[in-house]
Formats: sequence, C-alpha cells, structure tokens
Amino acid sequence: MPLSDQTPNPRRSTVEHIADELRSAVMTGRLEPGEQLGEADLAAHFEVSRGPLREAMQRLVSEGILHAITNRGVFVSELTLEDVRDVYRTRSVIERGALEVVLDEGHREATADELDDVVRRMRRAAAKGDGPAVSDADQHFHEVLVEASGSPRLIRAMRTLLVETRMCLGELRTTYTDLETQVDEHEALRRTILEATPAKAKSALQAHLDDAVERLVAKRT
Amino acid sequence: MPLSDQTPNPRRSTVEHIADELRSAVMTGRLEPGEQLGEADLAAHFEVSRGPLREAMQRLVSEGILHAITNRGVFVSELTLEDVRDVYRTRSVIERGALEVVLDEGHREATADELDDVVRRMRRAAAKGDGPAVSDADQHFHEVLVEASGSPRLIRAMRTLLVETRMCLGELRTTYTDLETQVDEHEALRRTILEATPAKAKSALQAHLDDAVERLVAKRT
DNA sequence: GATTGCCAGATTGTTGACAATCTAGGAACC
DNA sequence: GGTTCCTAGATTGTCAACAATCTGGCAATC
Repeated sequence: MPLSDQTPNPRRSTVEHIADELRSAVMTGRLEPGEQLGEADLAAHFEVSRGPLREAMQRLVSEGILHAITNRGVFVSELTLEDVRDVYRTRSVIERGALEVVLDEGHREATADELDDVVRRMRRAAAKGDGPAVSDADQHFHEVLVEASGSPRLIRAMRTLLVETRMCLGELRTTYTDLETQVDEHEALRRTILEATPAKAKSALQAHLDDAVERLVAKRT
Repeated sequence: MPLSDQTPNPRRSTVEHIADELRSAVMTGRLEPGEQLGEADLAAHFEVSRGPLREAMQRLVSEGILHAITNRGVFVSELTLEDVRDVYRTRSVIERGALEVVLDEGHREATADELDDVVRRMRRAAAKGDGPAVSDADQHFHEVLVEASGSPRLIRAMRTLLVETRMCLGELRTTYTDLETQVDEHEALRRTILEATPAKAKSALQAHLDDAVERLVAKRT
C-alpha cells in the first residue's frame, strides 16, 4: 500500500538544492563565463555555511560546468570556439544515439506526440514574438527527444550538454533571424525524424545541429 | 619560455586526488557495489578531515558512481541488469560517435597504430594466460579509440562509462572463455574499423559491444 | 508472542574558526 | 624609470566540534 507517494525523495538534500540553483544560474547567464564564485558571498546568499556550498560546487566541477584552480577559487568555465564545436559535436552523437533507440524500440508515435506539443508551444511563443521562450522550447525539443530514449546515461549527458549550450548562446538567446523559421525548421525536423527512414532521420538531425553550430560560430566572430 | 613544464597542474588538489583514489577503488572492486562509504573511516584512511573527503564523494555522486541518501550516507551504486544494458548502449553511442570523428578527420593511420600497440600488449598478456591484464587491455582499446577523437566531452563520458563497465564485470575480469578469442576479436575489430567503410566500421563496433553485453547478461543469470 | 515505544550509540549534516596561499599595492633599490 | 621585494588584506583549504537524524536492541504493553 503506497499510502502517500508524495515524497519519492524524502527531502532534496541541501547540496543537491544548491547545485541545482547554481546550475540554473550558470545556464541563465546570471553567472557569466569566467566569473569567479566567491565562497563567502554565495554561502551568505544561500544562507548556508561554506561547507555545503563547496560540496555543491565540486559536483558542478565534475560536470565540467565549473573549473577549480587550487588556492585561487572556482570559476564558471569559459567556452572557446573549439568547445562550442565540441558541445554540438557531442550533442549530435548523443541525440542521434537517442533517436536510434527511440526508433528501435518503437516509441515513434508517443515521441511524435510529445514533440508536437513542444513545437506547438514554440509556435505560440513565436507568434507573440517572445524570443527567449522560443529558445527555451528549442532546447526542450531536444531534451524531450533524448528523454524519449529512456536511457538514464544518455539523458544525464544531454542535461550537461544543454547547460553548456546555453552558456554558448550567452546573451543572445537565439541565433535565428526569424522566429517563424526556427519553428518551421523544428516542425520539419520532427516530421522527418519520425516518418523517414532511420538513416535519413539521423542525417536530418545532424544537419540541424550543424546549422546551429555554424550560425553560432558566425555570430561569435 | 617554458623553462619547466613539469607541473601543468601546479599541484593536484586534495579533493581531486581523493576522488581519483575512490574512483579507482570502485573500479577495481575494492569497494563493492552497495557498500557504504563511512566518512570517518575513509577520512582516517586518507589522513584528511571529513571536509575534503565529502567534497570528493560529491564529485563521484554527480558522475553516478556513488549515490547519496540523506542522513544515511553515500553508497557505491549498484547496477541492475537494466543498468548494464544502458551502460553498453551508451558506450555504443559514444564509441561509434568517436569513431565517426576519427574517420571524418582522417586520423585513421595514427589511430590504427595506437590500437595496434594495445592489441599487441593484449596478445602478450593472453600468451601468459594473464586474464586481468587482457581485460585491462580490452578496456584500454576502447578508451584509446575514443581518445583518438580528441573530443573532451566524448572522452569524459567514456571515462565514467568505463568505470561502470568495470563495476558490471565485478570479480570476473573477462567474460571470454578463451583469451586468444578475445585478442583475435579485437584485432579483427581494429582492422575492420580502420579499413572498411565508415558504415561497416560502425556496425562492427556495435556488434562487438552487443556481443559483450550479451555474454555479460548471460553470466549474470 | 507480536507489536509498539523508547533509548543509547553511531553516523551524517552543518557550522565557525584557524592555517595556508595568493593578489594588489607601495617602498626600496639598481 | 624599471625591477624586485615585502607587507596587508582577502580568499581558499582544512579542521575539529556541535546539532540533527537514523539504526538496532530492549523493555513494556496488548
């Protein structure tokens, strides 16, 4: 008898909470690349001691989002152009792998529906001219795709890569010049992914990401 | 003027050192899956306080090698059969992705040579009947392949997956009944990977990993 | 006899303080 | 004038002690 399954995690631990908060801060750009994370300040901000804060930071260090220099402190990782390419290259590998699993295991329809929801939301955001919301939906599209694989390890890797993607984007939340184009492209991708042959689907996904990185690199000049 | 490049890391930080040590202990099975990591004992063993030790453990938690339960402690992650399949499925995605990069960027010959070294070492170990050494070489083969991609993110993901692979294997260091077979299979794989068409190379790699997981699952019944 | 309540011991979570190290700035020297 | 050295301040690294929580066993109760 389950009685009350309200608390699968009895209580998110403090370091987990702080780690999530920091990750989010890095992702949204509230903490800029290269910025140092002063322990005393942050500890005061979260109203905890430096101990739990340091533990949370070490987690993000192992995820590659932060990097630590002994006796100097921890900093938000800066992404070189080479890193940007690596993020997208790795995303391409992970996402195509996830897609392969989805197609192999016949979750085509269910995944198609979920992606349709996301695209619909993206379209509504685009209609309102809300660039950031479109960008959010864009990322969510790819996250949903990987989640559909049901592979905890692919999902975990993807989560980190999406944080890094946001770091790449920085202030500019979308590299598209026209929001409608961004929507249409994802709708086309959704259709190709879930209707075409696996080989074509994977090619389309790769092309989509190649385009993205190309636009991003161009803007960064 | 470089003068002395002996210390690219001025000094490996304490938590980094402890994290590596713990990772290695989990990998070699000195810490068994499910085992609890008592903070006081480990801190005494490493001759440090509980602070740095906890920071190191948090790193491995974020890698998925350990998992923490609030007010209960941290434990070595136990791998279900489903996890074993997920590890190998993800390895297949990562390794094929890395192979793709290697072939695309024309590091074929250099990679072939490196892999040849590994296979040669594997053959020597097999000749001496040294199962564990063959198993080490086996893992090294796949690690070298991914390293050849030059992608920091693929390499990082692979490192974690290899630790988990070792955890899957547990006591039995190799699932092959005959060491020579293991060597021959890798030599064949090496040749196919670096001589056949990209598509065939990837298929061969996937088949190789599918075989591995099948043997592993069979032994685990 | 089985269940419940409770307590002692042990373990984890958190904290504040102390030690070690680095950075910035100016003074002394060539 | 430029370089070197040194000091003060701040920041990180580490530690030991305190508080909160959990585990296991024993006694009381139905």
